[in-house]
Amino acid sequence: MPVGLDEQEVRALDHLVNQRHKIRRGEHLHRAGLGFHSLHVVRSGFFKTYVLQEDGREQVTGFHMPGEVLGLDAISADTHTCNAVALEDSEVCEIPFAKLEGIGRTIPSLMHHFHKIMSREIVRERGMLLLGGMKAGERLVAFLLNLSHRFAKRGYSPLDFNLRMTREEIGSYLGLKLETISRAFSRLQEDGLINVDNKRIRLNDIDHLRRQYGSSSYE
Amino acid sequence: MPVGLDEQEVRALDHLVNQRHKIRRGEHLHRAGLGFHSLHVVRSGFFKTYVLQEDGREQVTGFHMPGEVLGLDAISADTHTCNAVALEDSEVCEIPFAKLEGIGRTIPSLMHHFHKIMSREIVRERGMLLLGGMKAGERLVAFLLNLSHRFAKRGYSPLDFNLRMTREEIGSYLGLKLETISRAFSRLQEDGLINVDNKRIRLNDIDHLRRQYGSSSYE
DNA sequence: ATCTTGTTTTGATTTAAATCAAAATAGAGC
DNA sequence: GCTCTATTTTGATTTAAATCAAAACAAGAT
Repeated sequence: MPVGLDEQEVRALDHLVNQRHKIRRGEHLHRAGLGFHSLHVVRSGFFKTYVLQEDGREQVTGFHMPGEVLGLDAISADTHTCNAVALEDSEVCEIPFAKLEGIGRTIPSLMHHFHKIMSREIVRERGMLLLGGMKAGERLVAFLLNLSHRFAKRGYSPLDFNLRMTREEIGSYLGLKLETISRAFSRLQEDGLINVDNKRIRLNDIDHLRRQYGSSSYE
Repeated sequence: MPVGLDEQEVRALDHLVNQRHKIRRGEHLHRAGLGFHSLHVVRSGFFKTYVLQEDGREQVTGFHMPGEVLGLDAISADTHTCNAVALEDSEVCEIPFAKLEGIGRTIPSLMHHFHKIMSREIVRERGMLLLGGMKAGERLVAFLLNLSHRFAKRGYSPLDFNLRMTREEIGSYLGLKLETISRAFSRLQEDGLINVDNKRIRLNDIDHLRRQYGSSSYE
């Protein structure tokens, strides 16, 4: 679902700016309401974005892995609209936005590429809407297939991976309760489609998963 | 939820391009899978965007009123990712995207403004995620408050308006069935919070609605 | 005006997920 | 290693929404 860059794109942006920051597990990259100056590309690690609702509930809005861009939502009002926290020790690359716009003016292809990244983020967010009609198990499968696809794009195994987030965070993201997520995992394992060992997930029959639950909302 | 432009912004874009098209009720502005060349700004009327899922179900992804931009999702892959159909006789203003990028290079503020519009669209889409934890009545109120806010921004009454879409389309957008929407309307009317006469809606106590159901996800 | 079709409302019932509750397990810190 | 805490699993029950069904209503066509 999140926006990604291929190796070449990442390298191009490294030329734009290569100031890196280490963010330790549990630390925030930015918080909702604070001023916006820079986008960040995840270079290593794993992030979660979320908003706090009036009632104090935490609503997870996304998970972000290496190559993906954080902060695109903040351009709108020069203010971050969500919190971003590292789910494991991570590194990000900072891209001052004003600088990006400046350099983009002289490198049309860079600017165009940036527009594609923003547009991809719109498509990604829209993908969540498509979960609207699905039931719990289907949503979870769509989520796992999406993670799988993104891991594959980054050279990790698409069939065997570790979840960095809790059941509760998955539930928040998918609009379900943690118990429902846990039951859906158990059900998928009973059916032999996946193996679950706490946070370690193995997809036993990804084609079956794709066919049964639709190939919707990749990218 | 959708992206909007104020009068001044609309005028600026009119200078960029003022080629207009009439789209009659029921006609499509674009279809998923077809090539992308231009953004469109709604000048009058009302649009619905939707995608068709594998099983043939129609998933509504947005409603769009004058001042709002259509096509931002298509930049990503030079292909439209959704269908856009007029829910009433409408007019749009066409903005060839290559032209926008070209002119944007010489007018940094225009480019920056465009980035804000794209970012606003990301925030809008994200707003839908926040509905995840809400129940039917709350979702419907959030939807009505959002419409109200957008009507107000365009000089129409925020308290008294006509819905252009069916209960089924609202349901699709909010992830609920049409009967549930109908019942939620009836319930809100029983509680005296709104008046419903088929498609005509009057908000009797907008402050109460805002307080009770959260001011979330405007814009 | 009447017929037809599509939309909306309301009721009865079923179903999926939330909630309540408690045990099992994993992980972090000491 | 052990303890303490957070997370996960599973079960029993309740609840909100989906589904099934039918009537009421509105809008468009003839």
